Amino acid sequence: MTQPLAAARQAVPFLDALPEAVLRSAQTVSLEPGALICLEGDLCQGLPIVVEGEARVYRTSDSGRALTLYRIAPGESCILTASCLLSGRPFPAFAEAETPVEAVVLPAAAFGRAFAEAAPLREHVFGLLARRLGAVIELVDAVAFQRVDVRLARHLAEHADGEGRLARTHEALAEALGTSREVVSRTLKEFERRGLVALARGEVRIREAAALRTYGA
Amino acid sequence: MTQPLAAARQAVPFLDALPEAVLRSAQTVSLEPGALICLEGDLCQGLPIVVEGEARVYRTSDSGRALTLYRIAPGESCILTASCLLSGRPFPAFAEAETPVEAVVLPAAAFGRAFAEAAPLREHVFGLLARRLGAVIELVDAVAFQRVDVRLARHLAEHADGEGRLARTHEALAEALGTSREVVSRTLKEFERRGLVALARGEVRIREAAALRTYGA
DNA sequence: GGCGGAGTGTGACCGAGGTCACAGACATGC
DNA sequence: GCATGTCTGTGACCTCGGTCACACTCCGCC
Repeated sequence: MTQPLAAARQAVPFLDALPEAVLRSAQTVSLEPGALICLEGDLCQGLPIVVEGEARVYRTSDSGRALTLYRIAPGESCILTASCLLSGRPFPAFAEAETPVEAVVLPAAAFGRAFAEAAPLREHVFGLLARRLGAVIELVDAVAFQRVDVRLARHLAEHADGEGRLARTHEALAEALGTSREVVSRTLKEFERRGLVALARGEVRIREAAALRTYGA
Repeated sequence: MTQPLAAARQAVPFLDALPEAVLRSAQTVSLEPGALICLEGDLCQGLPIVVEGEARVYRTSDSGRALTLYRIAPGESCILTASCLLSGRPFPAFAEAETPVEAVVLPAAAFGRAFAEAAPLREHVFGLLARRLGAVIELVDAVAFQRVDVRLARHLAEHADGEGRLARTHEALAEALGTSREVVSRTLKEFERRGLVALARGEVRIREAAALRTYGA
């Protein structure tokens, strides 16, 4: 337990500022891609802080569609969980690992104590909460006012790696945007016809990043 | 200045816990309905805390539609402003008074100091931030997955006063939901045909609150 | 090699809801 | 009264995007 914790302290600086007793109660966990971290309606048992890998938080509709609210990067925690812990509400979404994830979990009681005592933890939580609110507001705007082709174009431009590649299936892109697979396939094909992207099985390659970023504007 | 401040302290208990110097720098302001509190892109100058009246925070599309993100009730502050102050970002929406509003404004510098020193202020800000995030997540879900008739029905049920009245024009309802006036008029008329509401100029009266709340479910 | 599952491409269809264009109804002030 | 502005009702129309139904392709595996 102390071995992975040491690694975690590298990735998550504010852990060092926590009281020793809190740190001792922390657990580390490893998750496979697709593993669920929190379920809608859960009463959270502890605060997970991602050390490595990436997770996403999403909502689902009863017709089976899904929509990603935001992603959790290394060094970030599941801020919705923190807010649930402090307010006693059930978790209002789903959180799942997208890649293999290593995380540190502070048990609820320890988190409560640490939150009262350690200013760096409060700053982390507060800052993250503020950023998430901003991100979700942008998402509301996109869902309410923007067409899916525009949203898809931006999504591609934002999530491509250094070489302009994006290893996602159309299905996965549809879940990120809250639409259906067919709509994504249609739209991507149209992008390809216009020379903006190149398509391969399980992969999108960006040809005109700038055009995608400003698509529809 | 001290007179209205005294009243404010009644309505906003955590003010009492602030350092004396911070309180002295606070201003009180009165706003007419429709007055804009913050504009999109603003660099906020201070944190407004609503003492009386109600304000709404909304986004607009370039085609002129609007969508309410949430409302600010007495005792609450414009949490987006707090987050902008602490992060230095521009305000990402519009905030305007819906009724006449009395507010206390903590200048940015005083807010920064008070936030570091006064635990009750931190708790207020943190709790409000967490609730707003939850509310906006519900909004994303509604906009992405629910039909406007369902959203309108719930909106009516939630916002009616004790006698089941709601003094709003169809235009105002459209702005709350992010749709157009015609769609609201059509849908309300359909509700009236089904006996769920009674319509009058500038007013909706609820006849079947329960049916509206569970509409479409 | 053949099978099966995952991923993709596409046409057909349709419903929700956004937009336009009016026509009335109501309210207010002159 | 009349005039003017605000609010509401409604039909016509069209577009976006969700759904259904398939066919086809790629890949790994037995």
